[in-house]
Amino acid sequence: MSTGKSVVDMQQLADLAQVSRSTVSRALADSPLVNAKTKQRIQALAAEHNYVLNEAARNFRLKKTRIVSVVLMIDPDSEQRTSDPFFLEMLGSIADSLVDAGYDMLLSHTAIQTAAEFRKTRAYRQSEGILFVGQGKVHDELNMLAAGERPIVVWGAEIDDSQYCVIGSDNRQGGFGATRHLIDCGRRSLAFFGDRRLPEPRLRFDGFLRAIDAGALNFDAANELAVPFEHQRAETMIQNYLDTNPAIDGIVCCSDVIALTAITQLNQRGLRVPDDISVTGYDNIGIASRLNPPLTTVDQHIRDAGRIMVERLLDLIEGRPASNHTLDTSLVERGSSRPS
Amino acid sequence: MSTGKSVVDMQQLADLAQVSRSTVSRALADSPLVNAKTKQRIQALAAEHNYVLNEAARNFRLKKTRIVSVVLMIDPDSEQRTSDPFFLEMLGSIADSLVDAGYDMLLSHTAIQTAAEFRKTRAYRQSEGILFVGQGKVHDELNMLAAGERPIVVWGAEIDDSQYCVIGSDNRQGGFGATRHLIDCGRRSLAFFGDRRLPEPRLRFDGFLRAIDAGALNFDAANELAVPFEHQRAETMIQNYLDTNPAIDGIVCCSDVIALTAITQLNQRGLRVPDDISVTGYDNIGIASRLNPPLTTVDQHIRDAGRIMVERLLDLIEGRPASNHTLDTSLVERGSSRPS
DNA sequence: CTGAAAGCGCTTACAG
DNA sequence: CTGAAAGCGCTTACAG
Repeated sequence: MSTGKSVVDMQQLADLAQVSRSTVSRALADSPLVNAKTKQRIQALAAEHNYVLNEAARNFRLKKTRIVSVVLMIDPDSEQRTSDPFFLEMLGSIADSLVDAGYDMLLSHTAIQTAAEFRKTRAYRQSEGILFVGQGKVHDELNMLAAGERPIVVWGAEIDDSQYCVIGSDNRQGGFGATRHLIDCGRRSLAFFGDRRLPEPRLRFDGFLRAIDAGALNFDAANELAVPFEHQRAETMIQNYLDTNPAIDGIVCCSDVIALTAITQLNQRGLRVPDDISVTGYDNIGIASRLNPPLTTVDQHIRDAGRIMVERLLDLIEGRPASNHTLDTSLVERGSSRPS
Repeated sequence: MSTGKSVVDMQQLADLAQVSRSTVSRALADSPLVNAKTKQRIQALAAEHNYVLNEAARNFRLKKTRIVSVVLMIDPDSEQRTSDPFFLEMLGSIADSLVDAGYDMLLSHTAIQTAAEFRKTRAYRQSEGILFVGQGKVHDELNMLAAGERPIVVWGAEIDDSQYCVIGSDNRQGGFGATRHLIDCGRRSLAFFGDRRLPEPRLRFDGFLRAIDAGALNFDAANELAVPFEHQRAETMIQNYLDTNPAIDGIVCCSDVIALTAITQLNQRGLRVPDDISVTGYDNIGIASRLNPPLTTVDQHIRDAGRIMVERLLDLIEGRPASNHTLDTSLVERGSSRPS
């Protein structure tokens, strides 16, 4: 049948149809300008000859790309780059939504340094908009970037002076819910594992403290541990902390991976979860339900999140306004929190 | 400073430098044709005016894209699309390697149906080459595709009549190693969890049987379970199987996710891993070491795999030959296999 | 060493 | 309803 090679270009189609390129172009775009019969004839001819429009040429001509860039804001210090399950699942969701919308995704995890530098990258120039997954420590640069001509949407925490569209889950609510749940489980001496220098953990810690207050408990600042999301350093830090034999009976963690690491370290010290210590995670990554014990965690509804980010960005690209959006979190109670 | 908008195009740069566009183009490409001083002057001017070459125009002119498409061959029946940790980690590795090589990645998980259809997609037309992660059940279509003008590299199992470049790990070795390890651990009644209708599990099963033979053991065909990679169906199938109270003391699984599911189901039936039953996984996904118990598994060296796939594809794109490559697997012994 | 010219494959304002 | 023409921003064979 076909050679696979697109032998046909628009000019050749025009020759075959005995019309001009203009008419072919219009016919294929289903323009009302062109006569119905002519249109049909051309479309039939195109199908017959297996014509495929050269999108690169079209996009070049129209100065469009139909490409959205996705930037994973991964801590540049960490070695493994794109391997955090949360990022990867978010990526999957974004990819699915973009495909559904007929956009392609350009993936990049160049750690963004400055807005000016980023504007020179292909991720910026070749795309119609950019999705940032995470704010990292470059909130100000994102603000500058948002002032440019290319729309951006950011996954993260609402920060007071945000000039950009932020989508995020309700981190305060998430932190509060996990903490209150542990208190409901009878826990009284809680620890918080997460780095409050980052926007989202900061809000979760806020919620944590509120729940502590609401429960009329005390919180010993020594039990706040600035655990990073990156696994290797997280593990070391948790080990060192547990070696001090802290008097705790519950841990609120800022990611499922942190919770998992904590549980493993606790087990290695002969402490059982949840009977000796309760642990909650954050994110509800795909395998959270299949861990041993299954993880009680705060669901960030990652798939919804990706979809909403894409929707908002397409709104901006097409000139519609886009407001921030905060997704509700839900606490998913599984086996790691309530002692038997 | 800069407005962020690229005010300058090549013509304007030419006007500023009082030379022709031709010369500017050559100067920026560092062509030896152009006078060294002129070149410097133009390059300085370009920097000063924050000129950035319009890559879309350049690529269009050169009929190149600097884009590589990645197609995840995900079972179209499954609901969650891009969420398998193995796929996602492979994706991360590929993305990293492509970025290093100055290529962008176009992600797509349109389940490929036929080569002819695929040739019409953007993933095909807009890219300089395609990476398929997995062969799915479309080996023949991949063969047809490989006959076309666009280079492809496929992650999977070497199949006799492969016309395409295949990168994969040594599945027979992997299956053999995991099985022999369980036998070394004193296990005598083994089960195999994986769908032999797929190329890779088929080879792993091969290795499994060889190890059984080498150990002079018997294998009851009832203990081969065609567990799919998709989690939901996998879980159901494993539940049904375990409900029959099979007389087994070890399970060789075709993925870490399958192993994890098996362990959880075993635990729910009061069976302890590894004391009652030993379990091995496959892939060595990032969190395999942090599961409870930590998973004994076959490392497929995913990061090397992604890097090698990219290398081979770039070879093909640049006209160099590319041979198949089989990565050695390594058995990583952790807590899920050897009874105490 | 440099420039004028052609052309990559399309779309669309303009004229008819 | 249709076509001739211009042009998107580059690169390079050709001529000088």
